[in-house]
Amino acid sequence: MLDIKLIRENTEQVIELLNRRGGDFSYLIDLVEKDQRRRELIIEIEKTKAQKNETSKKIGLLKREGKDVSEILLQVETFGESLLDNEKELKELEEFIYSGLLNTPNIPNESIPVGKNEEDNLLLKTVGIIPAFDFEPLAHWDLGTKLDILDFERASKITGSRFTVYKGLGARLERSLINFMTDLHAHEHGYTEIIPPFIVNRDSMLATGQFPKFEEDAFRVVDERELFLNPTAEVPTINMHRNEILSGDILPIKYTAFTTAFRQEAGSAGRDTRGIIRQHQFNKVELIKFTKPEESYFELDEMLKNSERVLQLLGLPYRVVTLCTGDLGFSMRKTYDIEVWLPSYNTYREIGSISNAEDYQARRGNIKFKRTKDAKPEYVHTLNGSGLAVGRTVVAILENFQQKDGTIKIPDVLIPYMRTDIIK
RNA sequence: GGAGGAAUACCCAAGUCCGGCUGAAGGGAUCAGUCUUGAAAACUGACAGGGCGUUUGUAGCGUCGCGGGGGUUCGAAUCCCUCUUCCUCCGCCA
Repeated sequence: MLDIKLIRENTEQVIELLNRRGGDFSYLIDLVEKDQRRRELIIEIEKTKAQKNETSKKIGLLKREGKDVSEILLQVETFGESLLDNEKELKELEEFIYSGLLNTPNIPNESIPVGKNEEDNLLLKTVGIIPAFDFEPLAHWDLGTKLDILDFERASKITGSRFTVYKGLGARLERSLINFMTDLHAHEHGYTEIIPPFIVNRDSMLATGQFPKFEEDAFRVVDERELFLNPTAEVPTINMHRNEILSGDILPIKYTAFTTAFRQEAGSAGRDTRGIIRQHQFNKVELIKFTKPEESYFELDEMLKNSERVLQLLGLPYRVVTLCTGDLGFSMRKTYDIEVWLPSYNTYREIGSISNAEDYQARRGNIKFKRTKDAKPEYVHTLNGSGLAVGRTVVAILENFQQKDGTIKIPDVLIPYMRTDIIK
């Protein structure tokens, strides 16, 4: 959520920066005007309340002395009416402003490229060598089926489309990657392991920015409570500290969380229908940080390195791009995407995304810190990154490390987890 | 699933039946000071925070604040409704 004070004081500039995402954010002018009226009302209401409080106190004192209060009681009734009307108007204004703010995305960082879509993303670097096959490489869905490690047909019998059964060494590869990634971040990169709940409530979805705008992307649990399947570990893990004031000396907090993520993929009906690139359910190892404002961009770059390390150790070719304003996620000010080379697509595909939300989620979730015991609380900055998407890593390994005979060579770092150096 | 109990400031805890100088007793912890070569102990003092509004102001003032939300009342920690969480016992279950 953006700070209404910031919008109030820099209306033009905020609108201009937001417009870089595409769309028209001039409605913020109306929001600022409503905010003006809101503050006028607060002054009036609080004046009346102060009067009322004082009179009530007086009644208490007089009653204690056994004096007659009927006259003063009549007098106090007149406060009521104007208060009721004003409070009703104030509530409506506040709801309007709050809803407006909840539906307004984060301001893009001024340094990131202005652009319409992924074509305008800025290439930062390309790492590794694209494999040259002396045979016709197969797509992972063919490899998976031939090796009997991915079963799409049975998954659709069990549930429906966009689900997969992992079987045998396929299942083990998935599980090996989860452990390998988590071990790497926990032991070598200094993150604390987390396994959060995979079901979250509405407030959590609201704090990280999935709701209210992207409710259709979530799986809802049919229940009298309003609960949703976790769409990304960012949601439960950032929300661990919702409504908390953290002590400054424990920052930055670094978590690596394993979750299974569930997404409707509502807007992607016809896309990536084959294979496991785009599933309703997939596993992810995520990196989450809570930092002081002045440290967040340093920590963002560190996080990118931590994510890249996974691909480097696995020996997968990838590239890193800075997302342009048009491709930037709703809650984020700056995002790097890591894209891995996929032979079947003959291109790089997103395998991870590392973002700084600055204080946007912290403000929605009321997550603060104090520099010292007596200091005024300030909002933390929240960061999250993939460390990485496990399913897509499986795809990358199958496709990049396939051999002429249809077997898959296992990267050295995974052999201890896999207990084999080949899938055949 | 059934039957009970609880939620008060950093922690513990009184107040809630019978609404009014309770914007919240008391204790612990913490911080500052006295004493001491230094420390401990003892003693003295400070200790509700956070949001919002006003304001040049981390000053002052106002407002809200006793798990969350709503209501009754001139006035609510205290009465009513509702939700959440935790605890005890029974049942079921990995």
